[in-house]
Amino acid sequence: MATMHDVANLAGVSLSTVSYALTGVRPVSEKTRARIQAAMDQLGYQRNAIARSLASRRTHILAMLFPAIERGLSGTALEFVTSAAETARERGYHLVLWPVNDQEGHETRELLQQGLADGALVMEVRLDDPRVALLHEVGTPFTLIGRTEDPDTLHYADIDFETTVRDALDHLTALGHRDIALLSHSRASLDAGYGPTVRVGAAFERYMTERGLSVVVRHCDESADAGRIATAGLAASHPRVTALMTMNDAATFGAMAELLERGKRIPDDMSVLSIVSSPRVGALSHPRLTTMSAPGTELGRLGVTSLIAQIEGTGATALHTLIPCRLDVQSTTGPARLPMNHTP
Amino acid sequence: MATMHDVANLAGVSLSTVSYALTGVRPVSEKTRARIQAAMDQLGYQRNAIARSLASRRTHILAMLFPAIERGLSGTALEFVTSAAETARERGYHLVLWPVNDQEGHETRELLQQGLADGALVMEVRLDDPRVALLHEVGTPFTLIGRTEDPDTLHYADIDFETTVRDALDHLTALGHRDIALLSHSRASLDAGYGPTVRVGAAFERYMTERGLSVVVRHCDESADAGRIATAGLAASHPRVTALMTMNDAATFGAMAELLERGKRIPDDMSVLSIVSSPRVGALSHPRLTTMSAPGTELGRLGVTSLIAQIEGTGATALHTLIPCRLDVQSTTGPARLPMNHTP
DNA sequence: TTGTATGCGTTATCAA
DNA sequence: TTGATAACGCATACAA
Repeated sequence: MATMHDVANLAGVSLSTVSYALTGVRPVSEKTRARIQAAMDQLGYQRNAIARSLASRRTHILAMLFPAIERGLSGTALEFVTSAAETARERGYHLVLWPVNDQEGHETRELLQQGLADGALVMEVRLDDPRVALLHEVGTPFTLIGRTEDPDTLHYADIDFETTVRDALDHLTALGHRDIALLSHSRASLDAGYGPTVRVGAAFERYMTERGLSVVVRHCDESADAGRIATAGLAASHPRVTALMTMNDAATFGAMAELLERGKRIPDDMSVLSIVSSPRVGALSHPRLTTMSAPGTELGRLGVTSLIAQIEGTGATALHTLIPCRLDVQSTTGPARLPMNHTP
Repeated sequence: MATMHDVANLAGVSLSTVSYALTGVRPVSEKTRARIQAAMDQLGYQRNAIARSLASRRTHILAMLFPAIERGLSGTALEFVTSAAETARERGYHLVLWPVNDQEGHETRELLQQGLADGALVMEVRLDDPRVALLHEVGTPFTLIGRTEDPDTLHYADIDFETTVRDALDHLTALGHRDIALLSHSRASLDAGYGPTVRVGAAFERYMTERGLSVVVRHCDESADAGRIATAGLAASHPRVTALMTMNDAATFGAMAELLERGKRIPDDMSVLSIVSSPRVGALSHPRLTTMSAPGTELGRLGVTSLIAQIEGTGATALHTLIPCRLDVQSTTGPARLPMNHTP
């Protein structure tokens, strides 16, 4: 590969002039700029990214920290990753994947201290995530995808779970539903302080209470079977429930299967609304699932934008961004059955 | 951050001795090695990745080339990416994502020539993929995830579609099915030379013909609706079909919905076997889908291993790897209905 | 077994 | 407007 040295020789200028023509931090006359451009074209010159990084102390590499999560990353995670990588590309950055989940953060610290990345995107954030302290200590700029318990001083992009739940309940109550149950992620995820589980649970409780409605919540693992079992339990303990708000794709499909098997019609006997999901998943079900789709693409874009803003010191971007899920009404939500229907 | 210089000073040795202690390419006495180690511990020293790359002319960075595909990457793509990133990590490499799909390869070439990556993993390979020539020209080692038409001289890891189709047909014919239809990806993907579509189609035709069975193939877009329409058409044109072999998750769910709506029982009236899928997707359906799962995790691991072997010149690894999908029998495949059942 | 010195390909400082 | 030249932090050939 041709180097800057070669370009300088061919163009008959000094090496530094070539550099300045490239970076633009110093004026270069139109004439010499043209000569340099011609030399670069002729040689097919490309700046060496590594040498550039070493000299400028900026790698233009962003690291994505994601704990290799046991339940596997969700479908929207792929959208998120793709979107983040694309945004980085457009802005002249590279996205590297760091699938580390060391409890003590040893490996994460080592990676950070090698100076490969200019900043980090933190995924699967828990309410008391220890990586925040680590990143502060190492001095690496970062943006959370998610939020800790008290994230006021941090940069983050997250789903607006409060608005999402409110919109979901608005949709259901407008259809006449008053007995609504929440089918959520596992209890383990709740105990671990997993943001979505905690925040959706809290918002559900708050909004239902505000409307004078009773709060019914079921946690279950990410599997269709777990969803079936939870639904069966719900049918026994709360027979008056007419709508299910779910946040657990696999369990949602299991729940619908169980309902159908019990002779329930969807949505006539039971409405199902799946939040933090996606129309693509919704399209797999029959009848087609009404969903509220996670803004994976937007979060990827915003997270990278926020991170680059920190790195480059352009403080124009908002520190905090919250985006609600978008409602996509399909065929699993409908008017609540009339009260006379469920008297014996 | 502490540099090697600092470590050398603190340990009272020369800079190069520290370097050799780290790389191990030159013997270092136990005594000085211990002193160096102590100094490194005290300073919390980490080698600077960029400086190392510049001096050694090896970045330990692998690039993953994936065209931002219109239909979106499949669910197993996420498994693949995660697995590749993890394998890279374990081996001391980093995986960067390059979501580029420029027809002429200009952007890809620029990226490659910047010298950021030691090698490339090529995804979404088409039969006549132009990136192969590009990579050869630039001189970047690469491994295909997929295969071109004539990949004998190339390194690749791919799904063994031939074996997959054979195993699928073995399963179905063992159940007595003889009228089997293939529901595949879109015709557009076939025309574009998309490997899975082409190879599965060819294998299906070959094996069915070998068994003296008629070849029925339907292509449809990646949507449940498209699957429904295709299934409806199939019911009209080929009413004797008793088994559907599908390779198109969304369409498969649509097909099953259509069948149920037409009063068909699964698997009593129609068996459904979804290949190049995953048990996780299969678990979403009711009844639970019999699948053949794509070896995403294995391909990610093998692809990275093969690439690193090329980069490091350890030719021990196989040039070519083909892994068939694994059959996971669930509830949508069963004995073919008896012939007497479909006489009027 | 260890030390010295050069180079990797840029950026950026200091002069002119 | 341009040219030397010193970092950047490490790997490695050459000496000792």
